[in-house]
Amino acid sequence: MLDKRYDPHAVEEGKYENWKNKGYFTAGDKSKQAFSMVIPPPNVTGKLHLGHAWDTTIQDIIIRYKKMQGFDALWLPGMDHAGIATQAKVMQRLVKNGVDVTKLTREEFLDHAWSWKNEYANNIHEQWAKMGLCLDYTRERFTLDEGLNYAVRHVFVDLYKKGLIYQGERIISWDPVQQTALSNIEVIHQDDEGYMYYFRYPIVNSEEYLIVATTRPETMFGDTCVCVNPKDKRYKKYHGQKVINPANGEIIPIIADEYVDVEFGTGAMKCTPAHDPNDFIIGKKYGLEMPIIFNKDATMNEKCGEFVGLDRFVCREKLLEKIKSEGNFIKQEKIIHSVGHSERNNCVVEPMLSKQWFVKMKPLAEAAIANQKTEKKVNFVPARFENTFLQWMNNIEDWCISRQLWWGHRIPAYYHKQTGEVVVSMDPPKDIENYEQDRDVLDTWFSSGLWPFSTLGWPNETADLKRYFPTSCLVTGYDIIFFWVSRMIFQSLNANGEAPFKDVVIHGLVRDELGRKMSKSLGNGVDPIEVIDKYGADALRYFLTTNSTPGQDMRYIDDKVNASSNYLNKIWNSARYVLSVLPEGFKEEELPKELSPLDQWIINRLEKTIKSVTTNMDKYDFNAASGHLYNFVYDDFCSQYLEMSKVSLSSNDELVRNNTYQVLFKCLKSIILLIYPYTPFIAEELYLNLPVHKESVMLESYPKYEANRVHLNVDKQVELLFDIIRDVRNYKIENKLAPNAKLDLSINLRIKMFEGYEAYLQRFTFSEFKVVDDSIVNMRGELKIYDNADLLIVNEAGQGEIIARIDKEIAEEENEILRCQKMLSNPNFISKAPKEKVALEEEKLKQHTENLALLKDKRNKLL
RNA sequence: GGACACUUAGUUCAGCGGGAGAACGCUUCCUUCACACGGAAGAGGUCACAGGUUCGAUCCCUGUAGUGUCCACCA
Repeated sequence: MLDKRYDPHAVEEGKYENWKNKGYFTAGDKSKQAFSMVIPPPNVTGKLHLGHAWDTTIQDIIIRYKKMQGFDALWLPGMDHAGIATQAKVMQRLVKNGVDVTKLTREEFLDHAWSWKNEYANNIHEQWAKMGLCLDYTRERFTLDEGLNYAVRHVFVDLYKKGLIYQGERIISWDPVQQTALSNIEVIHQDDEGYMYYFRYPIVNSEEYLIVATTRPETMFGDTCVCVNPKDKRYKKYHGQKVINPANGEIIPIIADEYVDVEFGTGAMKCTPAHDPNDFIIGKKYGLEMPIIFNKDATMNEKCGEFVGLDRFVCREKLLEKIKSEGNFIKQEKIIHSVGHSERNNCVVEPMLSKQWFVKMKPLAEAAIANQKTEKKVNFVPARFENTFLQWMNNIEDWCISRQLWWGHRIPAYYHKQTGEVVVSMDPPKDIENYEQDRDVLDTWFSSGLWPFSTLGWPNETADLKRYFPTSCLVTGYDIIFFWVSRMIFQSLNANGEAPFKDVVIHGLVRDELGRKMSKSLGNGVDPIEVIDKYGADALRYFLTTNSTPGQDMRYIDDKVNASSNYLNKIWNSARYVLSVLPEGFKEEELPKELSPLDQWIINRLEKTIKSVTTNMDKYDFNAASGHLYNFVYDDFCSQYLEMSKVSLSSNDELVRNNTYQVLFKCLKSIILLIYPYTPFIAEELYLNLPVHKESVMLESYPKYEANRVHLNVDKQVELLFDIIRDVRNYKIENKLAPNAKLDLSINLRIKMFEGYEAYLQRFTFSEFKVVDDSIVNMRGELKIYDNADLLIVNEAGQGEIIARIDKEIAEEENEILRCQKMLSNPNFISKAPKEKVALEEEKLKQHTENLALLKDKRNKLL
């Protein structure tokens, strides 16, 4: 016997370990059709947050649903080494523990990093278990493990041989804290307050000067020219002349180039080729020198005279003082401008000329774009995210993939110590003693981009790769479409000639109750484990997956998790009721053909529910799917059928009772199976309490819609019953009568009601019914008119009161009639609207007209 | 500058070419034998604004305003 109250902790206890030990999570049944999905590997940098909980619950629902539908469904787990983020955290911890990190060797550091990884992997495993995720741990991978490293080297060499990876000196974004290059998308541009400084650049051998504006005066040490637009009349006379750089006194040329915007600033632009991407282009065009003026930590280097060794921002202030003292300072204006910050540590990144490895993106992007025009395209859900992807692909720049870190896949390039020759190969050259391997590692996203196939054993043609690749589906947030989704797509197209997955399901972000992004600085983050401790994993899972529209952000609202928990309690208690009434030795049977209308009605509702739930599950619309089930549970099953069954079960007819048992069981079992992918723990608990069950709900099949189980022509009879009961209850409330007050009721049926319906009416109205013929309007009392019946509540109320109520109903009917007439009297409506719609309106008009006549008749008789 | 969302009940959000929905909150009544973490009944909305398409627009199109996000640029 179930407890009176659903207790999530008692329910969830031990179930996960049991499932895992029984091997239910392990894929590999070759007799079934394959379905596969890889988890977006979480970073081994910390705890999982609500966003992870959301993302993984969606996937868990999909996998459990597919397993139940008879697929060999693989959900492959794993984690990401997260290069910069992890290295930064490990370093922080080492510093905190008093380790002198400057003396650390690469190998020593990596030892620390691996032990960090193992700690955090444990945390993540525990969280996955609490969430109840159906992950196949026998196939778990890590982005830095040996097999994946093999895949990474293979891809690197392949792209290099195809000319799609090259080494080049270009302007990259430099993170001076981590002291590594970053790719464009690892730089977050945010609006910061700053100043625009205006300086005088004196013209050589002249009293005149140019006014040049800059936001970064410290870069003036790297200026190699000043540019003006050749069409700019103000500066025509200076073409070919030279100016003095007020920072260091160097003489630099004035160059006329179309690139300069006449309207912007003063129309004269300082050009620093080594520290600005646009200036770099000009520098190349005119063969200018490209002096680098920063050290790796963004302090000033030896090119900066007396400022050498100063931090860039300190240098800025000191340099200003100097220029001011020399009279070359004009003014400064406060401005808001966009400044690049490192995604990982928020420091201001410095554009810097540097030799790095790049992926040539054009050909790869073109292939990805072309693939979207074929049948083998990636199906984005919702579809609009395909635009996001294509737009990025269409405007893509080359991808800087080298990182000056230790924690990552080391670049398989070897430099000959004498000749400097570069060898790129899977394995080190045979005479390795003559070579030195590139010290850099690859961008984390390089290995993540291979995840859907590297995890299955690629490039070896393993059984798993053949069976599970391409994967069926990928679930992730819109925030990493660029970082990850697009890279997986072009990497896979290059490596495999096909996309890595068929569907990409994109969700939004979890925000706080006020709609703000959850962040450490605001301290508004919610720990999923705390929510689980309060409400249980099932309630959290249900909340997360049923309170948002696909692709849209959601808010975490504690009350809604509570509401989810209440819903589960409702299911729990309805199960408790069903289990308590089922007789000893109950056996599940095929539903008999001869069911009562009530039974037929609820089966109709159930079938309809199964159909709409399945349709929406297949569209990954879990909010809609669960909504249909919710309505069935509350409105159809609990409020109506379950209450009605109390009458059925008191019947003397054994057949009626037995059928009711079967129908109750059928409904309950279906509810358990339909809710199961969302809330596996409570579903398992209830399932195992059924008198007939398998070893686990995980071995069950998903309910299937069957049109031939739908019964025609019963819904009207049953719904009439419900309408009458509701109106009688209403009447009592309006008249301040006790809910169980006995009324004198007369009913005139225009359809044949099913046998025994009176018992149900009596039970829920606490009143006897007198069945009469159509003379009902002659009787004293209040008349309710339905499509298929009239109900008279016989009472002693004053005539005025009754007439007032009838007038209200007359007004309502007249309104409806007007609405119908308005439509039907429109010739355009008759000729252009669909025939069914016209017929429907005509039918309604007829019905309302009849009702109106009855009401008027009744009113006249009362006068 | 470009793109994409969003604007519907007090709040959070669904929805839809043909009579406006849910949850929470609110009001009234009810401890009757699944559940008071409950039940029964109810109040509450010119569906942002303006045009257009249509027999008919909350829904489709265009524009406006506001909100949010992303991309690009910024000497």
